[in-house]
Amino acid sequence: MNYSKQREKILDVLTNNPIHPTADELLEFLKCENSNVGLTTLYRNLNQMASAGMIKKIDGLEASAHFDHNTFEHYHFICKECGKVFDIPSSVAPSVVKNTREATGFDIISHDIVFHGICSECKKRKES
Amino acid sequence: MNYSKQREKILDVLTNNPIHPTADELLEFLKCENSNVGLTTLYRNLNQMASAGMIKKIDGLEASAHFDHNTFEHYHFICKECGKVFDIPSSVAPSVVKNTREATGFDIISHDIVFHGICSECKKRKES
DNA sequence: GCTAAAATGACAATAGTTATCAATTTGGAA
DNA sequence: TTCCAAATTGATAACTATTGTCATTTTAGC
Repeated sequence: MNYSKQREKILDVLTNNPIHPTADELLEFLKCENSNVGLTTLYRNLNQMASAGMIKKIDGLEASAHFDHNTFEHYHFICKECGKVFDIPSSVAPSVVKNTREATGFDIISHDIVFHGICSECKKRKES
Repeated sequence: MNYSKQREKILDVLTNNPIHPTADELLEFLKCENSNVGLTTLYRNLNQMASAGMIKKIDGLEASAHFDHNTFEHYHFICKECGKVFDIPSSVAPSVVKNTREATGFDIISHDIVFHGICSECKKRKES
């Protein structure tokens, strides 16, 4: 990855902003500092830096929302290979809400956990 | 909420499909059963049923991705009032990956936890 | 300085979803 | 049963977030 003025500026603004901005918000911040960056460039750099592990992209699910008739508390696992969504029992994270409430003092209304990885089927298929 | 043929069909298809379909996939399933439902109607009903608690919408984050320069493992809290995103230390869910791996046998590459609720600031503001 | 690889950014395109609105359906009251 | 208001439908247009295209510019090693 070569150096670029724009990328440096983007990382700079991101580092000095505690509010986890969206791409749109970042664009605004950059404008305010008179360092305009093209929209395409911004997205390209964010994705590059995210896959290089320099920053983190917070976006639980990829593209579109999934719907589930099971309203009982549980979590989800998305297979990177086949894209299938699996249910995960809520017992895997027993006191997560209580712990978070105690750590922050926030009112927690709901929470979601999304795991990404490789499911058993796909693991088998890759081994053979 | 009044009765409607379409809503009944949508819930029916959703209930008999273990794969957590997207809206698009649902539309296909409905077509296969010769019960065509307009795209708008589908989305309207999914959102209605989700906010009535009849089904669950799996979509960690609302609209757009947020970016975070902090790549240390941690989770996020989104305030329903002000929309701000807060960091939550990963210690609130200590053994979630281990537990999930043991419960499923899946390879887990990454996971995200997103909490929704009301932050301290907004709680105060609402009380006064 | 020269050159190949990398990066930029204006523009067009895509995907998922929501808004608009006239026509239809539903459910309760007369 | 008939009437009416409220709820629902669905075709279409619109919107938002994001990615693809591609000619131009910048970077970095020789």
